[in-house]
Parts: sequence; C-alpha cells; structure tokens
Amino acid sequence: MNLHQKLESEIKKAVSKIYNANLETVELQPTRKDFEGDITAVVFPMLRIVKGNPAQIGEAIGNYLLENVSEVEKFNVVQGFLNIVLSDSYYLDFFNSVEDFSTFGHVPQGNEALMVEYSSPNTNKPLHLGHVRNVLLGYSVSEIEKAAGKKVYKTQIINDRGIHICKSMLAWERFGNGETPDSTGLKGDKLVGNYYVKFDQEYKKQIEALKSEGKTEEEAKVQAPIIKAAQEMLRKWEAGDEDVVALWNKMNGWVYKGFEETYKSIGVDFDFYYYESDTYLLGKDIIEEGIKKDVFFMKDDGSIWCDLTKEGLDEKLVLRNDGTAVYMTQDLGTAVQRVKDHPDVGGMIYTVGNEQDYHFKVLFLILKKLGYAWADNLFHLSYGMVDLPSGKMKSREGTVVDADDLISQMAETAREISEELGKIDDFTEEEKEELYKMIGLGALKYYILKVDPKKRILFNPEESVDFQGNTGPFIQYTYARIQSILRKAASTSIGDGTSAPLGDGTSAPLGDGTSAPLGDGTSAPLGDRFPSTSVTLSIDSAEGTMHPKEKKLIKILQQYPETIQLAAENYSPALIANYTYDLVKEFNSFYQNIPILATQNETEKAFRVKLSSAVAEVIKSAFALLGIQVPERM
RNA sequence: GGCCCCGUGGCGCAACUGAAUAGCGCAUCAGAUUUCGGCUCUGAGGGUUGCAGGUUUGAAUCCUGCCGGGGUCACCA
Repeated sequence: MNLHQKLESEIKKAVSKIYNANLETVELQPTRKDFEGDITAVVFPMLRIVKGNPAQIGEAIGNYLLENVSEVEKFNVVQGFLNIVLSDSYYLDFFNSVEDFSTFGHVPQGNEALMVEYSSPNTNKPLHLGHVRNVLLGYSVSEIEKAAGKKVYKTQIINDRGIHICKSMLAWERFGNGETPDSTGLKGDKLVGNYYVKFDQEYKKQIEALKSEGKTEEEAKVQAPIIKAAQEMLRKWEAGDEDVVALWNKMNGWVYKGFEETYKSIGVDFDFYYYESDTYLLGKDIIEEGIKKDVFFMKDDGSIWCDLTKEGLDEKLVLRNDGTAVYMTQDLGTAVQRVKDHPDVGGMIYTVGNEQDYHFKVLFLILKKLGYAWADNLFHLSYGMVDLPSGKMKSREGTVVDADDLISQMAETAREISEELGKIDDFTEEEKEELYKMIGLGALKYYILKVDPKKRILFNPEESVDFQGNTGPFIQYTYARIQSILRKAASTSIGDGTSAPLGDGTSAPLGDGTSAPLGDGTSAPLGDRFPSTSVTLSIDSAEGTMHPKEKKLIKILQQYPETIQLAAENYSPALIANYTYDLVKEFNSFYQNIPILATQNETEKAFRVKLSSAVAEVIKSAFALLGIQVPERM
C-alpha cells in the first residue's frame, strides 16, 4: 500500500470516527504550488455526507492524521483544502528504498500480450513526415505498455498489392530502362516512388490528350490507356501471372530494403510483419460466421451488410455481391488471424491517422458483435495530420517532407549548434556524426511526441525544430551535464582515496558564498529535523534539514511509476514527455541554486551526487520510452 | 447537410480527467557565473480558456445551441 492509499483510508477512518459517516471516495491531489504542503485533501465533496464548516472538518481530519500517520508532519487548512506536509524522512526513506533507478517504475511483464500495429505503409512511395509521426507514436506507446507490464508485439501490415502498386510497376517497366537501386545509387523506396510519380505524370498527359479530343474529364480518366494497362496488370497479378509476380517481388524487395534503412535510422523495429497480399482474402469465413450469428445480413443483390443503425451508425458493407472482399472484410479477417497466430494476444492497438476514425469505430463494433473476447481491448491510436505551411502533403505532387531528408536535416542543425559549444572537439568524426543524429532525432521525436496525438501539427521545415526550452536536446543536455558531474565525482574519490580529496581549495570559499543564503532564504517550510538514525543517506549538516530543492526533486522522482501507468492507460507518450521536462527543469534549478561537488559535508555531498545520478537514470529511462537516446557528452 | 475531432496570452503547448490566483516554453524586457557544462538559472509584462446559456459549493474540463478550422460520410485502402 502506498502512502496515497494509506492517507485515503486513514481519512475515511477519521471521518467515520469523528462524524460517524462513511466516505465513498477521498479526493487527493498534489498541493498547489504557493501553499505549504505535499498532498492536499479536498474537503468540499465530503460536505454531502458530513454537515459542517469545511475548515473545521479539515482541521479535525488533519489532527487525526497527525496523530495516526507517522509520515504526516504537519498540516494547514485553507478554505476547504487540507494541505498535508510530509516529513523529510518519508522522502528520504523512499529515495533510499529504490535499488535501481534505471528500472524504477517498470512493472514486470505479465502474460497478456498486446499487439501494436504501426507504420503500415504502401510500397509505392518512400516514408514521409506523416509516417514519422505514426511510427514514433506506435513505437513509443509500445515501449510504454511494456514498461507498464504488458507483453507487446510490434507489427505492421504492409499494403503491398493493389492498383497503386501496379502503377509504379507499369511505369518502371515502360520508362525504367532496367534501372535498379544499384545502378542508380538510389534507395529502393525512392526509386520506386519516382516511378509512381512518373505514372501520374503520364496519366495526366493522356487525360489532357483525351479531353482535347472532346471527352469529358470522367471519360478521360477511365479511358486513358495507361490506367487500363495498370488495371490489366492487377488482373494478371491476381491470376498469378509469373512475369508480373516476379516484377512485383523485385520492386517490393527494393522498397523493403529502403524502408528498413529508414526504420533503422529512426530507431524503430517490428516483431512481426503482415502483408496485405497474404491477408486480402481473409475474412470471408468470418462473414459466414456472422451471418449464422445474425450479425450480418444479405441484401437482395447478394451483398452482405452489417446493420449498425441501433448503435447510431449506418449500414456497413462487409462483402461485395460478387463475393470479393472490401477493406472492412480484410481488417476483420486480419484481426482474427492475428489472435490465431498469437493466442496470448488480449488486445490490439492500431496506430492509424484520424481520417479513419469511423472505420475503426465500425471495425471494433463488429468484432464485439461477433463476440470475440479480446474485442473489448481494441484501441485506435488516432492522430492528426501533419500539415505543412503550404498545405497538405501529397506524394503525387511532390509536396512531401521525406523522412530520410528530414532526419539528415535535423542532424545538420544539431551539428551547427554543437560546433559552437565545442565540448566534443576530441570526438572522432564518426562519434560526432552519431551524436548529431542523436540530438537531431531527439529534437524531432520530442517535438512530435510531446503534443496530444489528436491535435494536428503544423510543421514548418524552414524554422526547423527548437533546441531550447521544452525540447529533446534541452533534456539531453541536462543528462550529459549530470554525467559530467558524475565523472568528476568518481575521479575525485578514486584519485586521492576517500580521505580529504574534496576540499582542494575550491570548495571552501564556494560553500560559504552560495549555500548559506540559499538555505536560509528558501527553507521557510522546513526547520524540522528528521531522524538521521533511520536512514542510510541522511543529511546531518549544521541545519539538519533537507533542502527544498532536494525534496522537490525526490517528490518528482516518486511520481515516475504512476506517470508510466497513466501514460499506458491513456496511450500517451505526451505524459512521459511532460513528466521528463518537469523533472529536468527542477533539476536545473537544483543544480543552479545549490552546490553538488562543492558541498562541504561529505554525507550531504554523497547524497546530492546520488540524487543527481538518480535523476539521470530516470531521464534516460523515460526517454527510452519515447525512443530517444541520451548522450554521455554533447 | 449527418456524424467525429480540434479551438487556452503574439506563436507552440500543459492543466493529474470537476477544484484554490489557468501553468510552461519561444519571443519581449530586467537580472545572475572568483562553482560542478550559460544549450543554464532568477524575475517582469502579456488571458473575460472561440461565443451564449445551463448543471454544480466549484467549469478550460460536464450538458445544450451557435461560430471558426479539419476529417469523414466509396462495392478505395
């Protein structure tokens, strides 16, 4: 039982003892900044059950807690808010109880698996900024769910067949002159993407030509020879035509290689791949099953539908009258197939843009109606578009921000900034490149993940992404700085033995100059001694109090496990990002305001070093949940 | 038009799912280094939370109606 729960039950006890009433719930929240206290109990809701003056009730409960809960040191009541102050030793005990901050807050893996689908690209064009958002979200949510104790299978369904694929195949066949990634030095996905664009250009030309012959736009679109040829190619593919299938395999192979490079560069991976060419025929057996269960019905023309009007939606087609599958059929089939393949899967997350909100609403509803146990644990991780200042991104019109270009551009910006600082002049070129990429990616990932997925992002490539303030590099910088301190701490204690290596002339004047005024100026709420006997790392300096900045840091560290839990429940990397920022901001304030290595008292110094180290571990751990690496130096 | 999502200082975002004086970053202004990394820190100015009602002891948050932006209403995926 954690303290939160303990306080809750003690408050209930207090109310039942004093007022002979039973509280259903107790509202606890962190104390507001400008009031003294750590946790605040809100009295107002109790008034429904307990009659009286909120302030008096708060006072009575406070006194009860003071006597019965050892962690409670004092309290104050403001209006209907009971502000509870916890003792320093409570925080120290917590801090000392954590064995390893690098795994702190992570829950051991349970048996139930969650399948997370993300990326799911078409194989006719390279990945762009929109995919980047998708991939970052999917990967991060996977990591968060893992940390919260889920077994996670990362997967994607690759849209590797269909008319759009045939378009780039046809264009390559006609205009490609046998070009390959090797012969051109282009990444495979880029090469294929170029032919997709080429097809469209040719198609448009033909449409114009037909229009000038007096055809309407509609007619021209249907009659253009090149589109007919593409359709013919699709028919051949479906019939298993050897040449077409060979070409299809060859070109998709190029694309996959290109994709893998991009994924590797972004730093994401997958456990399983599903290909639409394998799954597009799935789902028909489910249709029959659905008819038997009366979930689906047949219309006069033989097409199969699902009636969702009772649920406030409309009727949805699930199978064409010629017996061929539609998008919904495939998704039904694929979902069921996934559980067949991996029976431990108890839920799925689909990372797909919000233009498909309706589709997934319907998909989930149908699966529920069909009675699958796991259908209650489906979540559409829906996210808004990434817009450019020029408007929407359109592959065919070349108005996209290419993922690979974007990554190298971010690294370039990182280089420019890094070189000014000049802290890594002794790095080799490769080390530098790696670092720039780490920082550039950190900026990009954080920029995208810190905002609510539902919101649209306007991405301006001109302005590039910030490196100061609430950004990835700011947090990476703080981590690197802590590492610098830890290196120094290690070298001083190893260097001269442990006896007196620390004074060395610098600490004396510094300690005097800075620590005294700060300690006094900000320590208003403190002034009490904690029992130094009961803790391994206590502070027995002259004052005998924990510095408010230290206490605040520990307080934030303590919130990490619940933050992971909350982020997992809400599928929200943004919560992790914001948490990390709060932690870092607090550390920087701590760092700026009180000495660490220059601390005179040895115990206190060791404590501060350990605290810094813990902060660094948590930064690293939290950033790993976002898929962002942190450098030892930068 | 029906349904869904979004609207918070100039800009970009928060607000622990209904609580105290709505926080933070960028930008602006004023300060801080005889200290461990100044990509830092301390402070100031800047808000009738799109508008109007309603519920509540209490609303950015819940309900209703508008306004603005986006999405979706395919036998495309």
